[in-house]
Amino acid sequence: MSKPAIPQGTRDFSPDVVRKRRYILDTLKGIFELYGFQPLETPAMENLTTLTGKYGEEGDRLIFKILNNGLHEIKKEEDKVKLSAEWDKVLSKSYSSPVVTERALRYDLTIPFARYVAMNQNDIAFPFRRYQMQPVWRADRPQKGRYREFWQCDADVVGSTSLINEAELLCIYSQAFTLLGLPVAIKINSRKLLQGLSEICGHPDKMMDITIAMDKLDKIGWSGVATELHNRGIDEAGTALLQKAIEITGTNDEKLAAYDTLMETSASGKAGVEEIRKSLEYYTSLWDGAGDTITANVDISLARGLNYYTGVIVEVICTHPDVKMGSIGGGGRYDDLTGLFGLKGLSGVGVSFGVDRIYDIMDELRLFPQQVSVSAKAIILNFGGENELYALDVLKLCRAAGVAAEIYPDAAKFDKQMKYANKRGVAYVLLPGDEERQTNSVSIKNFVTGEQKKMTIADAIDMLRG
RNA sequence: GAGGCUGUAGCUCAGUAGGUUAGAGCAUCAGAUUGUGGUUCUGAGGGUCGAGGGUUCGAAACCCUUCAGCCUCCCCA
Repeated sequence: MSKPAIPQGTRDFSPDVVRKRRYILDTLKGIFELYGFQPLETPAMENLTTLTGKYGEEGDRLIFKILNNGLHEIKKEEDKVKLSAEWDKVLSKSYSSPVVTERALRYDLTIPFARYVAMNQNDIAFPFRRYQMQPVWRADRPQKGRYREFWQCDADVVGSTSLINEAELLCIYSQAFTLLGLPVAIKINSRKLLQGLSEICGHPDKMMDITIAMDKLDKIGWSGVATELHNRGIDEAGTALLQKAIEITGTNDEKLAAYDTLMETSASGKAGVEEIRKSLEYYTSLWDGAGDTITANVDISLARGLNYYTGVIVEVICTHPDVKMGSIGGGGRYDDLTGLFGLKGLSGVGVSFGVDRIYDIMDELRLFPQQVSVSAKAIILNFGGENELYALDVLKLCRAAGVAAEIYPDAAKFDKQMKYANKRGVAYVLLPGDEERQTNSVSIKNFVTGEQKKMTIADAIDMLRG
């Protein structure tokens, strides 16, 4: 008999954890709805062909593939031979064979959303604003803050190129993290600006290399980035230019002005600067954030991994000094996402919340409100015999009055029932025994103060509601 | 894909110059205490020491293999 266990990188969520996670999810849902976004849910699994090639080479390797079974019966002898031949290759992750696997677990929420939009384009009123909160799966190696099953909460708008959308999403981030009480910084950049950077330093084809290297600035410093750039084939003149760009400091406006000058010869770069400027302008108008702990900073070293972004990109990190955690949210604009599914010319922009990381941080910093953890308000003790039926009457009245209550189902020893109530952390214990039953009353004990009183059932229920 | 650390009771962990019957705390159950919880005291149950092989008179400990978990890099949320 093997020890009970769950798969690597997955977790059980105990009652208290579920309540806290729901607090985050409910907060986000409320904001999404407030901003006019509509809910969407898609299947846990997608056709493998829907997912492959959308997340880059690395991403493809991390897709959890589902074995063909249930629906398939291999009849032809030649297919059986092929199956065993393909098996090992499929396990290597970088190869797929429809004989072995045709479906896969959802890797993110954006691609399934794009697929949905392409499939339902005739019924959707554009611009379409949707939010989605569901688990996703990645065959990654788990480590701190990284799981193989985790939740994403996405909000996207498709069918509009207006930068007001970018600003709205920045507001959503600001409002969400203000409500949750997390101090964060939103980094904002543009793929066009990064493209411009690669152009002016003479390597227009190396945008990804430059971006990946620059993204490590926080971790390895400029000297590390310079080494990385050299290894990726960027010459010294180009590196010097990048250093100049990275060392630009000041307010967002000052930085953008400096970038604009720097991008004089790059139309793409100039367009990038302008879209960041405009997005921030809308954001400032829309977000009333006086005194909050949210900052939005232009950051030219921000990369974002997914290769479908084409415009503004954003990332959120927690700025609390005790928190060592990667990004807790990110997003950006993708000009032609649905084009991959045959619907051309539809631009989208979206953001994602990393709920699991947000949970980890909030738990560490004890940011969950106390009342999130409470369960049933009262436990009714069971004295057996006639008192048992009397207890059920009391229970019925509690619930009818909207008071969450439960009865101890067995007429166990008093001591045992009290200990159970204590462990459950209820606010009150009701004691309907002989004495109470005969006077049509109930004793109610406040489990925090220890104070106990006998009163009518109606009075007790009033106390529980107050 | 590369590297590091750790596997002993349900949980957290002690336990090496190899030596009778492998320990503690917490948790569980019972009792002190049959209508008063949190505190305390007493007692009980629970372990093929991750698995397989080797060295040895003797292995939880030393060696090899393997599996699992955690962490770092890569990449990402």
